[in-house]
Order: sequence, then structure tokens, then C-alpha cells
Amino acid sequence: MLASIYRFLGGDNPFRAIAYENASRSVRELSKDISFYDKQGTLTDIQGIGKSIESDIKEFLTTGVIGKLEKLKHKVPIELLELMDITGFGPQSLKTIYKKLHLQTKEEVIRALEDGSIQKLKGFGPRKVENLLRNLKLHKTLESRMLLYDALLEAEGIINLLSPLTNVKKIEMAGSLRRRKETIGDIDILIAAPVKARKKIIDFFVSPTLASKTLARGETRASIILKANQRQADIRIVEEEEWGSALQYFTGSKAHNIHLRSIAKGKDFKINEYGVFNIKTTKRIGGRTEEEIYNSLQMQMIPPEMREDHGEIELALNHNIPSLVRLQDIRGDLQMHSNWSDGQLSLDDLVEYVRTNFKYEYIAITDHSKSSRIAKGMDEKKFLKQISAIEEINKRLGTSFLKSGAEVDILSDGTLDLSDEVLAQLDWVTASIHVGFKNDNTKRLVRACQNNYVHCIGHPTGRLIGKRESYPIDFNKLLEAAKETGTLLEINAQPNRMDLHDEYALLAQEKGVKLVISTDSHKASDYDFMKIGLSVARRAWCKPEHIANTLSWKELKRLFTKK
DNA sequence: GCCGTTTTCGGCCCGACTGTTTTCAGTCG
Repeated sequence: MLASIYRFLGGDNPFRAIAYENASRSVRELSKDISFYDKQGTLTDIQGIGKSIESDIKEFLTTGVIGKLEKLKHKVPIELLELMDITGFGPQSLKTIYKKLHLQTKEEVIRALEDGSIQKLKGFGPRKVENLLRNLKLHKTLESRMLLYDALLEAEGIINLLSPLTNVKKIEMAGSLRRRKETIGDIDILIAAPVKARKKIIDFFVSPTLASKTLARGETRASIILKANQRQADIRIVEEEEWGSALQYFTGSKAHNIHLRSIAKGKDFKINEYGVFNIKTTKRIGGRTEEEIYNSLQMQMIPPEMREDHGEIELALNHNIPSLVRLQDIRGDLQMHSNWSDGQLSLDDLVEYVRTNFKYEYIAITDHSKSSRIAKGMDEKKFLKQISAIEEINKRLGTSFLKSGAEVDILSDGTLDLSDEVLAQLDWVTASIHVGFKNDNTKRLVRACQNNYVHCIGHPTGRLIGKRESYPIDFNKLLEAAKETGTLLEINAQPNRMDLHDEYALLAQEKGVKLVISTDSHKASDYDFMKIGLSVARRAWCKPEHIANTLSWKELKRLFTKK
């Protein structure tokens, strides 16, 4: 809020607004609550927080308000500032509208746009007014973001259409999509093509095949609203020799790039989307590959998933970038549902499909337990029957590929929905909470960890992105319990779960709690979700050693000798 | 307002696109 007020006030010091924006972003991205840092007295260790903002935060934590903000609120049309979230409404335009027409609310602005009074102002022509109105409308439909998985599918579709065009030398996703953020605002695609080929590529991109609206089009870039899902997609076209610098630039994040550029500046280099340049000689040093960009600053190449300016640049300068876990490191999927409960495939079909399409060494069938009625949960008797069925299939195939398992419900008191006798006979037990989202579930989860037959806690926070918040939970207590009992935590790879999310997965990784990436699949197309879980792990800076299902089955079971 | 491997003062990423101008300001990513 302070950031947008200062942005609006602008004037003598525009950098104050930027400072507040930076601080606000840092606080938003903290893994722990801000009061934690206050208690520790480490607020000013947070990037972007100095003496002044520290005292603002302290004031807010003790009194619930910031005096400075309350005063400023009376100096600016506070309701108008909301409009700055909408494309086209910058501080200067709003200021003009406010000063000349004395408008106070969003509704008044919309009316003034429609009745032509804004168009009479200097700098507001008919096109601008039309765009502002259109962006206002658009903002409503674009409020929610895409899930990573949906955005990936959409982007792959666009790439498949564009890549066969003449002279498309290279094409790749960029932006938050390439960094694999859990939700995506718009789809960014980068293309390498010679100048003469660009017009045809852009013509195709903005054509009705893909676009329902063209937002902007130039010689090197274009923005459209996709026909398929009414989301925004952008393309940029560069020369092949600019590929690395352009890909680096358009992948971001913004904070990562700004940090990188300031380092470059200190070395008398300049980085832009066209390459790395020596400022003094104006000579181009590199830019054909991303490696050239980072290497020119004596840095290691940084994987896209790490580029958030959360300390990865310092790691790269010290050549300490971890070798992140890769898809080919994953040796098995440990949460899969069959048609014995709510899955679609029979055990036979499931095994055949996975063995044909994946190179796994093992998979665990983890059907639901009896209290999950809606999911056709199974009782003890049925689990015993399934164990024999699995044995029979393994025997017939001459392998031990298929592991018997369960996704057992954690009941309200923290006990489990299956008897220890049956749990003891299963190869793999994941325990999850499926009901009771309102109460603090820390105790339930800790008790589940303490059960000797539980290997893993499934979707530990219970959130559904955009639909349901996590149930209340003291995550640090869960981490302690997991660490103490040697219980693993799941990165559930369902696109709308991604649970643990990247920040919690990072905390677990730092604490030495091992993680498991599982698809929680219910049908054949779900098996692909593994890559979603993998991107969470990579955003949490996980190496293979942090992920238990990169181990062979023998090594995996050895983790539980304590239990 | 924040920050520091040239700096505790003087910087703060940088180029494309749009629309309104008639050479550029505003906005975005």
C-alpha cells in the first residue's frame, strides 16, 4: 500500500516507491511469519528492509497500524490506487485524472472514461481511452491465474503450432512458466528467427487460429488473448545469436535480472536481451547461450527454477549451485490409485502402462482406506486380498516391480484407519488427512509420524490451489516430528495440490527431512504429473539425495530401519 | 528508502511498444 501511494505521489523521489515495493516483495516471499524475524531482531537482514521500514514493521506488529500510512491515506485518492494493478493505469495517468477531474473512486473513473470527459484531457486520445476500458474489463476475467500444469499444456500446444513455421530456428517457453512457478499469469514464448521471417510468425500468432484478441503487435513481439482459455500469451522473436541473452532476460525473474545487471554494471558490463556488452569498448562479449551470460560474470549457470533472487546469485558467484534433481533420477512413483478404490485402471493395465511409458524400478499401489467412503476406500480384508493380487502379478511378470501400499486416512485423533496388523504387511504406507480441515491438525500429523508403519505423510498441508487453504498446522513441529521419527513428507504432484509447496519443501530440505515426489495418480494421464512435483523440488533447491524416490527400493527401505 | 569487492553519498536495469504528439512520455515486462 505504501509502495503504491509513493508511486502515485512520485515527484521528488520515485525510488522510495521502488524501495517499498522491494521490501513488500521480500516480506511476501518469506517462508516464516514476519513476527519471527522481529523476535529474532533480524528484520534488517531481509533484503530491502532498512531502518525506516523496520520501524514501520515494528509499529505495525505492536499497534496494528502504521501512522505514516494512515496520514498519507488522507493525502491521496486511496480508492483510485487500486486501478494501478490494471494494465495501462500508471501513476501519471491516474494523477492527471485525479488532478483535473477530482475523481475519487473506480466507478467514477469508469463513468468518466465512458462519457468522454477523460478523453478531453491532454494525453488521452480515443485509442488510449478505449484501451483503458478494455483493460478494465479484461482485468476481471484474468484475475485468477493458471495452474502450472494447465499453462504447460497450453504453451506446448502453441509451440507445436509455431515451431513448424519457416525459419523458426529455436522456440522455448520463458517467464514464470520456465521458472515453473505454481501459478502462471501469462504464457511467454521466445523464438529465434531471422528478421525476414518474423512478420509471418507474428501474423500467424495473432491470427484467429490462436488469438481471440490482439493486445499489441510490433516487429519483434506480440501479445494476444488466447482463444482457448482467454489468457494472455506473448511471443518475442530474436536473432539466433541473441538467443541466450534473450532467454535469460525473458525468463526472469525481474528481481533476479536486476540483481544480475547491477553486478554486470560493477564490472563495466551491460546486460540486455541482445547480449553482454563491455560498456567502455561497446564490444559484445557474449549472448548466444545462457551459460555465456552467467560465465561472463564469473558465475555458474543458474537453473531457471532457482532464479528468484533468493540467494542463488551468491551461490553461483561462489560456484556452489546444487545439481538439482532431474526427472531421470526418479526411480519410482509411491502414490498411485487403482480401480480397487477410486482409480480408473486395473492393476494389470496400470502396470503395463507404466512399464511401457516410464523407466521406473518400482511403483506403490496406494488405494484409500475405509473411512474415505467417497473414494471407495477399502477395509482390512480387501487390502489383504489386494496384497495377494499384487504378489500374483509380480510372480507372473517375474519382478518385484509392484509394491503393495495404502493411502491410509489419519483419523481425527491421529490414529490410523487401518489396523497395525494390516499396515505391517504393506510395502509402503502413506498417511493423509482427508477430513477435518478447520482445526489445527499438527497433533494428528505428529501422531501419524509416530506410527511405526507410516513411511510418508501425504499432501501434508491439505491445500487446493485457488480452492481451499491449508488447514492450520505448525509446520515446524511437523518437521521436527518427521525428522525424529524418520518419516518422509510428500511433494504431492497433483497440479492443484503441489503440496508441499516450494517454500515448505525448501524448509524440509534444509532441516534434513527427506521428501518423496508422488503423482497421487488416478488415471493414466496423471502419471505425467511427476514433472510438476519435480519442479516443486527443483524450486526448493533439492538434489537427488533429498528425494527418497531417487533411491533403489532396497536403499529406500533402509531409511526405515529406525522405525 | 536502500545499499556498498571502486562508493556511507550517489546511484537505483533497460529496451519495446503505444498513443499522442511532431519528438516523446508513459507503461510494461
